[in-house]
Amino acid sequence: MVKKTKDSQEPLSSSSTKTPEEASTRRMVLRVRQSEPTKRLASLVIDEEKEKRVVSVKRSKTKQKKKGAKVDPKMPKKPPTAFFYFLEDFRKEFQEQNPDIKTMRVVGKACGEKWKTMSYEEKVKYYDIAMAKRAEFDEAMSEYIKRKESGEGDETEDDEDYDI
DNA sequence: GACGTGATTGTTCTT
DNA sequence: AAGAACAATCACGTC
Repeated sequence: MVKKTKDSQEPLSSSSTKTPEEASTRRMVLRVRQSEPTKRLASLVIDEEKEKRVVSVKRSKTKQKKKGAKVDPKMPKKPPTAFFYFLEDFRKEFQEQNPDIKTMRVVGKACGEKWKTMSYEEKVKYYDIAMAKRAEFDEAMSEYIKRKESGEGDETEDDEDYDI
């Protein structure tokens, strides 16, 4: 039932193009763009990141949860990956089927297991979302850096309320 | 009362 | 090339 017909192998030659290979190519483009801005950002953030990483060394057991993230609230955070989007959807369904299970640990475990069993096509849609998000993230990052260069001194202390 | 922990995989960056 | 780090979520534990 893998139905690994040619459809799976080379179906996207026409439109979607979500195969890992093509994804890699696309990644390259993003990487190039990020390389430029990241370089500059790296110089600025290197110090802060270094400290954070050093402190995060404890990641042996707990890798997430670093308190220093609030240093730059304007800095775009890494967008969730395809798996996370799937997790979000999976979590809802999982809760419905297993209302007793509330801990995310169980859900995450079950989700991970299912994720591996999922077919590429099924994951493709999630990958697509993740890619779009990353593109947006890249743009946001560029703008963020630009703003940083333009006016490092935040002139607006208060958060800019994008109130309509 | 508040924060951190834990678990999952994916993407990105760093060295 | 390979590893390290971090992304979201949410109940529970600890202080």
